[in-house]
Amino acid sequence: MELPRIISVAVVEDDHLAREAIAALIEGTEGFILGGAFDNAEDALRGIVDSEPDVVLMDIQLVGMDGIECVRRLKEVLPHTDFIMLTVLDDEESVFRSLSAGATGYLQKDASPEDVLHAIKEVHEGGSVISPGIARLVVGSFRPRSEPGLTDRENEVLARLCDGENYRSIAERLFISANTVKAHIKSIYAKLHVNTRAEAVKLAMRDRLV
Amino acid sequence: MELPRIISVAVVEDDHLAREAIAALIEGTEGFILGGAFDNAEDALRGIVDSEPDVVLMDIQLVGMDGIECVRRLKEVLPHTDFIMLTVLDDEESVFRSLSAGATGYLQKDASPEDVLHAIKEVHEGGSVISPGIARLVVGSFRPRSEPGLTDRENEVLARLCDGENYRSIAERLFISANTVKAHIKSIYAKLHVNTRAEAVKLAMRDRLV
DNA sequence: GATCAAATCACCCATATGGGTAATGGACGG
DNA sequence: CCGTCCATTACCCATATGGGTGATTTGATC
Repeated sequence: MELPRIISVAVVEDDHLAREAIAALIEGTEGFILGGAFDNAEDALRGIVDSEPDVVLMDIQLVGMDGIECVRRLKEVLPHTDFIMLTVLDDEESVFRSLSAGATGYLQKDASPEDVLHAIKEVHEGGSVISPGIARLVVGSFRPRSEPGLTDRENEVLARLCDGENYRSIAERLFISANTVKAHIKSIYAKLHVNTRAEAVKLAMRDRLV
Repeated sequence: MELPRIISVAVVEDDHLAREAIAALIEGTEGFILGGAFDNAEDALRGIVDSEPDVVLMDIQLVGMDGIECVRRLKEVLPHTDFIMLTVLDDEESVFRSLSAGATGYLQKDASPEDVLHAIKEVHEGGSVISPGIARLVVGSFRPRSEPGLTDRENEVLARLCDGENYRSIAERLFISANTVKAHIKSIYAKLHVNTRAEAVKLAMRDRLV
């Protein structure tokens, strides 16, 4: 079924010991080959574009350009290369910026060598691996925020609002008068503490009310 | 450090064999106790509210109410209970609806018994476990969509638009005339293929343009 | 039976918005 | 040097929007 292909892995890590440890792990494991090891983002940008590894293990905290920006730039040039962040950082900011930049994996530094090798394999096979603690942040971002207590009817109207429909259009769709739609919208604005459509839509999207 | 606590696990699964297999796995493993096994969502709603297990393994495809809706309702009553979807479904719809409903884990049915036990532990310790293929969908949702080619100035205006500011307010903030703001907005609408603020904000939020 | 929230509808009014058209100057590349 | 894109500004006009106020009906709750 699966051809056992050799996976080329590059490492970007400013800590000498950590970098050497990972490099040794890659080189010492069958099925993996080291496709470069860098201690800063600038060198990595040049080297990785040339060597085109299958997977890149990237630290975030680097001197100069950080690992997230490095991923963002490399991903533009090498869209088929997979990036796994390997970092001590576990704040929302770092996690979401990394994923936005194009990382497909996110491992905390306490991951075992086996975890790292397993993550590389999974990512290379089209999957994604995220440390449990980090994954909790990610799935948490899908939960609706506070319920603003909109009624069913108001939610219907809000949904139509997000589609850019005007009073008349919403009225026709819900078989009520435009004045009623207006009344619902006024009520929605009061509950969401906004006073324009744009703000209402922004909140609805951010808090996944629709 | 860690007190080895017994984890109570409930199972909701309509397939008899699968349910019994999981129940046997839970009962036969030290550190776990079976907190209920149900073959439909309606019985599960009643039983799980009473037994208050630590973790619930939930199938999605059930006769009657589906597992996602079941999670949504249970999570409201039992916010501290963790839910892991255990399903063959791997479409975006199922995944995102599940996470929105309050699932903290999502395993595909081909997960090994060890995977399941490991996921239960991780989730119970405050983490989250998602099968690699599913996780790829999730992280993919954080990537910016296509760049609509907005100019820098247009992006500035779009950002202000998302904050619900009007022509005058944006004009003052950017030190330009309201007419110019209007011109930028017209250009933004053309590029995004929309013709109202609401739609523009919706797109900007959905595609993370801001 | 009284109370209350939700849904429905109406009217007035000032302002905001979207669409159309046109023009100017600067920057940049061919 | 010319074409093009961008940022800038202006004006007209029909319609949409937001805010204020008030009213009726219905179903649920007490």
